[in-house]
Amino acid sequence: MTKEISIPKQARSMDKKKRIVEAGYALFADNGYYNVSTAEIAKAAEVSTGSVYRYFQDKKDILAEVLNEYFDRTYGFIFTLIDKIKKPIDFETLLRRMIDAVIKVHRKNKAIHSVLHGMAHTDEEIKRRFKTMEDEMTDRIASRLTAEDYPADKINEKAHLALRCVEDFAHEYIYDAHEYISYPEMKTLTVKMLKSLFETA
Amino acid sequence: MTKEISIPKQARSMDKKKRIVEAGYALFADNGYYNVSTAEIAKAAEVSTGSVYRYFQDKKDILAEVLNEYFDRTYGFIFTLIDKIKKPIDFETLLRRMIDAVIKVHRKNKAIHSVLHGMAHTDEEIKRRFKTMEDEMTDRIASRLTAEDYPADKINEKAHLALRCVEDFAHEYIYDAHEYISYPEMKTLTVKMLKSLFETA
Amino acid sequence: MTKEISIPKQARSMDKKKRIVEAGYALFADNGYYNVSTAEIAKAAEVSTGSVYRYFQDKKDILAEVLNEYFDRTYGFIFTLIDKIKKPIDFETLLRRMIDAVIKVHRKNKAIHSVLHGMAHTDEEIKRRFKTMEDEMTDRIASRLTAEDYPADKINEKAHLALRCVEDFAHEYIYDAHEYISYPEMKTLTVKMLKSLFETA
Amino acid sequence: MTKEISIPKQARSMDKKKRIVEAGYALFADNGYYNVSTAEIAKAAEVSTGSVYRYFQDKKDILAEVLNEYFDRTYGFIFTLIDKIKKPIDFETLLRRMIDAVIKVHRKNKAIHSVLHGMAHTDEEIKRRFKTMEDEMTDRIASRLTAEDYPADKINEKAHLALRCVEDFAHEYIYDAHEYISYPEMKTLTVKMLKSLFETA
DNA sequence: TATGAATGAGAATTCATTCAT
DNA sequence: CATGAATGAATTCTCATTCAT
Repeated sequence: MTKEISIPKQARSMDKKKRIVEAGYALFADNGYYNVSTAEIAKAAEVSTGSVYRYFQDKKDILAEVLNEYFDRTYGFIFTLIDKIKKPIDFETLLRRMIDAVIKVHRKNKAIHSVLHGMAHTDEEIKRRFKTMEDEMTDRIASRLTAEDYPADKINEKAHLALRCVEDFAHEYIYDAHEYISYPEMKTLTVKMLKSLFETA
Repeated sequence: MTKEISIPKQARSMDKKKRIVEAGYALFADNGYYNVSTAEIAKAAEVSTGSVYRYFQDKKDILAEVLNEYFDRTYGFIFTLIDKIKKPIDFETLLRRMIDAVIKVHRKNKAIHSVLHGMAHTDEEIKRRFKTMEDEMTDRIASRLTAEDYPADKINEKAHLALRCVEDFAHEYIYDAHEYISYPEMKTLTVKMLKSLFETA
Repeated sequence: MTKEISIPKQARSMDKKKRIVEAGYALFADNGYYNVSTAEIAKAAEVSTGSVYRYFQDKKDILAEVLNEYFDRTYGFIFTLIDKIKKPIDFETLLRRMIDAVIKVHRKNKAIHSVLHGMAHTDEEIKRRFKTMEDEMTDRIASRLTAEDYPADKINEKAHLALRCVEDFAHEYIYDAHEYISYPEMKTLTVKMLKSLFETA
Repeated sequence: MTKEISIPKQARSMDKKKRIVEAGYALFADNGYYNVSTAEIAKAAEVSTGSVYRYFQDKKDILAEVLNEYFDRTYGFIFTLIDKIKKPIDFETLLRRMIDAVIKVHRKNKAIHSVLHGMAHTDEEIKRRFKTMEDEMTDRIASRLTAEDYPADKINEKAHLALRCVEDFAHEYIYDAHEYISYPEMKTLTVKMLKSLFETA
């Protein structure tokens, strides 16, 4: 009784599955998960409703793929940056680059980010995947730093805190900018603050 | 023809409206907005489904009231703390108190916070209200500090950044604690970092 | 999360539930369970699809009620007849009356009988209910006979066998009459045969 | 424009059609007609869904072939037994052998029998085929008996009645055995009863 | 005002059948 | 002939909202 989900092998089919994910990505981004129907996704992807269920178990499964796509688009870039950390570590430059990188990827994926993070609050699977991703980033940063002779003391806490602050800054800048805040100034403050975390604490 | 929504004046009616909000609060907290029906809310509130629509325009309207309730329960406490700031300002103590306060209020309202924040991503009205609340907090902190002779330079940015870091720490501690992080250590790091923000920047 | 199924208390509502069962009875009888949609039932009952689900858990639940209705219409009559058995037992007359009674109730419920019996083959619940009903009939016949001093030896087997033969005859006569069979003759043979069962075996 | 259904002539094709029927037989037997999809049948038969529609007009058509297969497997054996009837006729032995034979073939085809009988109630074609088969059996028994000098009076009715009782006993024994019935006893009663039918009536 | 039965549009999902390759 | 991806009508079921009583 287990449903057969095709793993498309031909180019055209792959295209079709991709089109569904793409449509889901865009529609979920614009309207949220609950305000988009599978029929709408099918229509936007220019496939039949039946085809949606050939490639996906159910609607949630589309969201899962959208999440994968989001992670691919978003974190790949940041991982690359982390992996490039080399001693002597110039935290000022590193932190500014990180902030810029995070802003860049979020700018491109602004809308879906909101939706996915929102879903994470009621969907355990999505929550877990976000957490896992965060874990991996923290771990990579910590590993990279210690590999480059940065002291290992409280390294997880520091890496995690820095990551959070960087993401936070980027999120606010992209999604919730306040008019009474000067973001260049706040960026400078954030960098300074995190430098102090790494250099004196 | 806009619907007449009665603003209840009698105790019994007030009670009824309150009960609906209470029920919505609890149910949305446990299951999220989309997984709770108005019928369930009515039942939990021990009113008829019809009554729900006497006091609320629609389902979203219940959520709006739940949000109000959430803000009342949550931020009053923190505002009080902010208002008590007096010179000479001991940032170490102040920050630790703030973190503890935010943890305390969030701990009590853990579940609904997730849901409301999640909704904010697709609901403009909720997003705006969260933002306004954040603005007010930033403003109060900034005002209080300058009133107590703290230099006004970049005060909004500093206050906002600190607020974000404090909230962030509390959220993670309450909702997403990672096992490889020592939260007492991270708290100390956060405080140290923010002290540097206020005392040296 | 358990669905609320109203147990209608007012006359009008009772009427509505009844109308749905009635519609289900008729439609299932004509087309079988799988070839009737809940929408069709709703339409025939002149209620909305939503109303169907107010009174019934799901489609299967309608069938269960139809089954109840069928049992009520069908077996009540036969039970009455069984209960009237009094010594001295005139098997000839008793058997003829039983055959006539079974024919009578089946004639009225011809179509649905087929459908329900058909469903019994793939639906365990329905199968069980038919079996239980048969058990009860067998038991009543056996009890009645022994109460009237008929010897208890192999009484269950005899009662059951007789019941089966009587039902069989009625079913064939109503549903599958063959043109090369004279049913009056076959009835006589059946009665004679069963008399021999009770009187000599 | 009636669809061209190829009657397979090559071994490979024959094999393919046979495999589909085989798969249908097994799947229908296990799950009933409506709970099995053509895709499942195709998969079990290791053919493409397209191939199913080359050999069969539609899903119902597969069922028709399954019915043929069922009749072949089931009644051939019983026909052989009937054809062997020779005078002097020992009804005791004959009836016991018939019961055993019917039990034997039904035991092997237990599940599909239920499904097909169930379908007969809503599918006219299947109903007709079952009836025809019964007719043929009745006729064979009657012919054989008269050929062996058994009196022709009411012979169709007697043969038919006996057939029904034998089948009934076997069905109940195989499909619906009740715990309060001793089947050896009931078998003896059935035989005795039918002997009386043939020997005294 | 209160009630809760009724509504019906709309959602997710299935599957017999077709047809381009 | 074979394939299996594609189709989309049809199905079951839900739930925000209304309205007769």
